[in-house]
Amino acid sequence: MSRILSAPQLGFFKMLPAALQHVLLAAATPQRHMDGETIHRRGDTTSSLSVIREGAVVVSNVGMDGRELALGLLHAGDTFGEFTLFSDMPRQFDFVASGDTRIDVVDREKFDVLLDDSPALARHVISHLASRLHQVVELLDDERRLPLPVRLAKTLLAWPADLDDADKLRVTQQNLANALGVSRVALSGALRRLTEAGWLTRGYGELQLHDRSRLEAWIAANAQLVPTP
Amino acid sequence: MSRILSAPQLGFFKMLPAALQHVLLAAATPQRHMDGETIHRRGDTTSSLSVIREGAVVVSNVGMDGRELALGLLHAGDTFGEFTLFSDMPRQFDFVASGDTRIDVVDREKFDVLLDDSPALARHVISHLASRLHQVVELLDDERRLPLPVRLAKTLLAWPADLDDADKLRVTQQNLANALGVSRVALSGALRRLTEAGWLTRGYGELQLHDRSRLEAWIAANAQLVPTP
DNA sequence: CCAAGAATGTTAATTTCTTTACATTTGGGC
DNA sequence: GCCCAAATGTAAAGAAATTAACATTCTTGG
Repeated sequence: MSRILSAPQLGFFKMLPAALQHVLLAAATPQRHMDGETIHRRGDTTSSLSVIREGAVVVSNVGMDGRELALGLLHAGDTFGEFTLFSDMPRQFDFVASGDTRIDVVDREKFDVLLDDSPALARHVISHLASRLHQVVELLDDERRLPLPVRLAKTLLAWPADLDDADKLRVTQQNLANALGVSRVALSGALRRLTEAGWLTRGYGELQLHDRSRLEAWIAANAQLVPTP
Repeated sequence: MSRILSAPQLGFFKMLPAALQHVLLAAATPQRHMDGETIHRRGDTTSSLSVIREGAVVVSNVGMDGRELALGLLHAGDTFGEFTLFSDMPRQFDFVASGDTRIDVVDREKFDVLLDDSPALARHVISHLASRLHQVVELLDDERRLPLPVRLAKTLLAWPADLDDADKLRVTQQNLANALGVSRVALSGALRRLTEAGWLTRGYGELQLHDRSRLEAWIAANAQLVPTP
């Protein structure tokens, strides 16, 4: 999704000072993956950071019951796996190449060396982790207290937009439903309500937002008092 | 709650090497708070790490609608606020003293100095943040895919136990309901089901677990396939 | 152009949780 | 010991989501 995993404004690599970017890439090993190839599987205990150079990576979480949750799509410049570098936890998601993909991979040992040499990198890692943590805790909070249409609106505002139209979102309802952890029926209903309220127009595989800033205000107004007593 | 905020096994301060503990405390300023006094309020932008020396701190999240969520209780040796040191995000919870409480407070500037001087501290911070992040992402995942009784069982196993009996949990159903983000009625029902299944005995303000290891196995068996198809 | 797959729209039955309400049990303070 | 607040047990109505099913619309590959 994206709300969890790909937060463009928080991209680990993009936010690095150029000098550190170069240092990091110098320690990396390039890899290629064909369309549909699994790069990491949930439960893997490998530790490595990957920077996407070309192509895209689908992030998903397929339970043993076959249902897919928390889907996301990462693009060139995005990174994944950074969390495995710092703790011995297994990978939490499946990462699958979408299209032919080139990534640069930094393994744990190499990264550790860099970390020892560069306090600035350590600082960066810390603030990145802290931001992400803050974000996920907020998300968890939202999940518990906000009604679905509001959560949906928040997700839409955070969704990566089309290149030529900032308010056109290329996403299927099924993907959105996965991202929010609800059924497609529930999502469809919430989308209908937002449409009837005039916030967006539904298309085939895309959504057109009408007024981002007013929608933000609407969310803020609805994010506090749950009903209107 | 504790699933979010107080993870005893991951305590930031407790896990620090003794030498670093002393360095940290040397930089700290002691504070006293009376019972019921608010130490930090949600939305505060102050940055500081606090180590509890004596007493306890209630962590809560009171929405403007008055409902209280994600409640937790921290004890001596626990820390809070560590996340505010590393990002400019506001505090996410309310912290209120429970009983007369003494805490040692390290503000951001002092901590930054320590961080520059000690790569080991930076390492520790990074792995603490990464673990916590991993934990919260798992929690979010659980929240979406696991039925309430299973989530409840997981929460119970992670709950801090009584001092003299590792399987006696001192917690009210209301607190558990807050921790899981459900109503007390729903929680009561889930507890009844676990009781009928023989996993625990309900008491007044306490719960007695019967067999931790078998319960863990039961959770693992139920955490994958949601129904039985 | 048109067939097939993909995506959306919608309905109905069911389940789960919430809200509200009230009764009962427990334990501590006076 | 008794009273009262706190905690638990439970019931009923309603809201919201799920599952399952089916119809319709859109896109695209041949």
